[in-house]
Amino acid sequence: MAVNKKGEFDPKEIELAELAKAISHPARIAILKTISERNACICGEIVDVMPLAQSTVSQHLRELVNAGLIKGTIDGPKSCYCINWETFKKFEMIFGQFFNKAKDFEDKRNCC
Amino acid sequence: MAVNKKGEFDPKEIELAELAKAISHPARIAILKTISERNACICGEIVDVMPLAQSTVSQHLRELVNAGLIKGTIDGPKSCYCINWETFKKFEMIFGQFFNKAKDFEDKRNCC
DNA sequence: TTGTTTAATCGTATATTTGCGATAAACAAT
DNA sequence: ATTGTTTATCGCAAATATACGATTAAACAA
Repeated sequence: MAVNKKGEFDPKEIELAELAKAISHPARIAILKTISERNACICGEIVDVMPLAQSTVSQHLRELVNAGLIKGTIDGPKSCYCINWETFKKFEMIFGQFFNKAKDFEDKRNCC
Repeated sequence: MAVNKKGEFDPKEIELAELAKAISHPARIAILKTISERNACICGEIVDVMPLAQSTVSQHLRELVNAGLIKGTIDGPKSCYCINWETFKKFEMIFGQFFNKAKDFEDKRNCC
């Protein structure tokens, strides 16, 4: 694209879009699933389960941290990650604000 | 990237990732919001509200159609779009399957 | 110290997305 | 028939994302 127009939109829309983007890759969903099933796990465990190189997994983990979907703590030479449920709640809330409210009008004048 | 590894993951994870990707851009969220507020609207109305060129809006609309989040019908020279609530329900369901169940373990052994 | 393990980061190649103008296609109105 | 309106698609440029190997840094053990 010539220029990035993302900044032209409403902050709430941008926030929702960024959360959605964080879970818009199957690798990141698999990572979130792995962490949530074990309720916490170190980076190495995730790498073992994933069909990706260590550096790639690390990159995906950083994106999830940046989006606020997971938290990480350094534990010796290892890194431990767990789900940040606060952000998941926020995601569901914003998602609902945008779409569930309008769902009430579901059976009104629809053209298609 | 050298190769695309997305196919290596679970079909459910891929499906969820694709739905998330469809709403991972503020323009597409703004489009969805506009359509859901009016409960249906023609392409031109969306273009007027959006800070993007007509061709770009059309492209975003196509992506939303491909993801199944909206439906479109041709009405003379105009095109009418409305929300496909079925897909939104499916989205919430799959999302819940992945993450809400695990939320029960929220207060168990967390390392961070 | 030296070596080992673990994970983040850097550099790079390639794929995908985003955005626009130009064009085409379908129809309405004159 | 010609003109105008509306929207989809094509072709291109630029920005981002994805993936990997190599390197680095940090913690710890021998």
